[in-house]
Formats: sequence, C-alpha cells, structure tokens
Amino acid sequence: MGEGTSKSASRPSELRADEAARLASTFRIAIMRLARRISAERSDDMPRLSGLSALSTLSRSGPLCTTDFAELERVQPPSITRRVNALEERGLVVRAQHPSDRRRRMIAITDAGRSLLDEEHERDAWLTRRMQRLPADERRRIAEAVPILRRLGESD
Amino acid sequence: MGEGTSKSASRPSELRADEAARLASTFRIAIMRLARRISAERSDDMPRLSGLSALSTLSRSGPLCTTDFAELERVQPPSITRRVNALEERGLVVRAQHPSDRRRRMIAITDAGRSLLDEEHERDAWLTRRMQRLPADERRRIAEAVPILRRLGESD
DNA sequence: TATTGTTATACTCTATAACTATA
DNA sequence: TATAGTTATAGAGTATAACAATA
Repeated sequence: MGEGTSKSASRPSELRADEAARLASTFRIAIMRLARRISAERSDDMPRLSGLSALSTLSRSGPLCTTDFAELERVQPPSITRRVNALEERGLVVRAQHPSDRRRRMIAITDAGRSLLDEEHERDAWLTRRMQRLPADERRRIAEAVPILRRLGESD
Repeated sequence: MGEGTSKSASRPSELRADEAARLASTFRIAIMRLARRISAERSDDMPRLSGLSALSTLSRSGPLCTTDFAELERVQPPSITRRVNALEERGLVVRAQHPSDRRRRMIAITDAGRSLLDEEHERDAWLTRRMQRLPADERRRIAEAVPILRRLGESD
C-alpha cells in the first residue's frame, strides 16, 4: 500500500495499486458470477459451452493441431483431447493426419459443425434476450468492452 | 467483421434479433474464456474463487441463512453448504443458530475472514497487474461495464 | 533425446434427489 | 404439510503425470 497516494498519479495510463486491486476484485467477481449464470443456462441438446467455444475457435482459425488448439483455448492438451472426442462423436469436427509430421493430428470443423454454430447463435436465447433488453448505452458499453475482455482472456 | 451498423435500428433501445445474437455470442465466449483464465491463476494457499466470492458477498450483506445465501450467490443450497464447510474449517466464517427459527443457521464472516479478504484484494496479482497495464480509456470502459456485468449476472 | 497426443487419475465445482429436524 | 439444511450421488470440466508413437 506504500504507493504514492493523493494527487501523485503522474501518467494517465498508470493506476494506483490499491485502485487497480479494487477494480480487479469487483471485476473478477462480476465475471465469475456471470460465467456461472451463463453456464447454468445451457440447453440439453446442444454441445456444452466448452465445446461451443472450441468449435467457434476452430471455425475462425481453420484446422489446428492439438497443441496449438490448446494454446488458443487456454487449456492444457488433455482437455482439448476430451473436448474433441465429444465433438468428433457428434460429427462436428474431424481429425486428420498432418501431411508431414505423423505425430500430429489436425482437427477441423465439419459442415455439420458450422451449421450447428449458426443455429447456436440464434438459440443463445437467455443472453440474447438480455442484450435486447439492455438500454442502448449499456449495450454500447458491453460492445466496447468485448474486445478488451477478449484480450484480457488471451494475455499471459 | 460485420459491424452491422447502417441505419436500420428503429427504436434506440431495441436491437435486431440477429445483432443481439451476435453480440451475445461474442460476449459469452469472451466472458467464459476470461473466467477460465482467472480461475487458472489462483494461488494455492488462498481459498478458491468460489469461496472468495462467498466471503465477499457475506462481507457486504452481513449474516445470512443458507437459503438466502444461495440465492445471492446464484447457486443451489447444497453448494453453499459445501463452500461454507470449507470456509468454516479455516475459521473464515461461523455458523450460529437463528434466534427464533431453529431450522435455520446464520452464517457470518469472522475477523479472520475479513482480513483475508483485505489481503486477497492486494494479492489478486494477475488481474490487478492487467488492470494497471490497461490504457486509461480501456480501464474506464471496464469500470463502466462492471455494474452492467453484475446486473446481468443477477438477472433471471 | 525431445515432442505430440492420449490415457489414467484426481480435484473442484455444480446440480438433483433423498433425508432429518423443525415449523 | 411445508420449509431449512444436509448428505448422497452423479456429471462436467480441468489439471498433472505417465505413456506410446514419432521426430
């Protein structure tokens, strides 16, 4: 707490440690609780959230090997294996051999995976409704925050 | 990517369904991934995130019975029992009988719980550092988004 | 010897259902 | 009978460690 207090903030892009900690704390709790809330809302006939996240990543990035996929999804490789197994069973992704390196398996989204992803966007009922109900200025704030949230999720 | 702007929005606080769905989808994925990222960052000698969330709620709201606590934390009562058991073992909360209704047990934070919460705010190193590194305008956007995130997490 | 992917195992967190005690 | 809290059980998700195949 021994940081210079009061009016000492010289640079505009630096924040006092205690203010940063307070913001981090309220932010963290809000994020975690909202994540729980979203998780609880899933319907039964769709892949789980973790699967949808994987599918969405795969759709944007194109075919990936397990290791790269794990890095993009910010989980460990065994978790990717698990998710891909589940998605593969449903025909939403396929695994293929890497052309030159036979240790690797390339994972790619299928047409079925793509169309499910489209459907899913429409079916994300709970959160979509919340977005529609939000006053315009709040919705704008959320939209502005999304890229920041995304970068925070990606940062080391 | 399609900003989908143009001039089609008729009422300012209503959003077309497909735009809402798109926002919901990117927002959801960003939230879930960031939540995973935050989860992974926890240190070992502190209570888990779910425990910290409970402790923080208890600190703000004062003593709660299990049912009310579960409602505030947006989980089912058995989950509260679990969390409180863990926190009680560490002396961070205490349970006491309700004065009139002997079925109820009031759960309250202890001094140890409070000081741990203070410590924790300072120790939330990873996210705090990210907040400090954020440019001022992005930090402002996050701060503005927090109350909205919180309300979204609370809404039915 | 190093790397890729998988399996084995364990842990956290959650929920539903069944049970006990009290109202 | 209804409600509060707990216990029992199961399920989703994650991680680390150990392993086989390949480089």
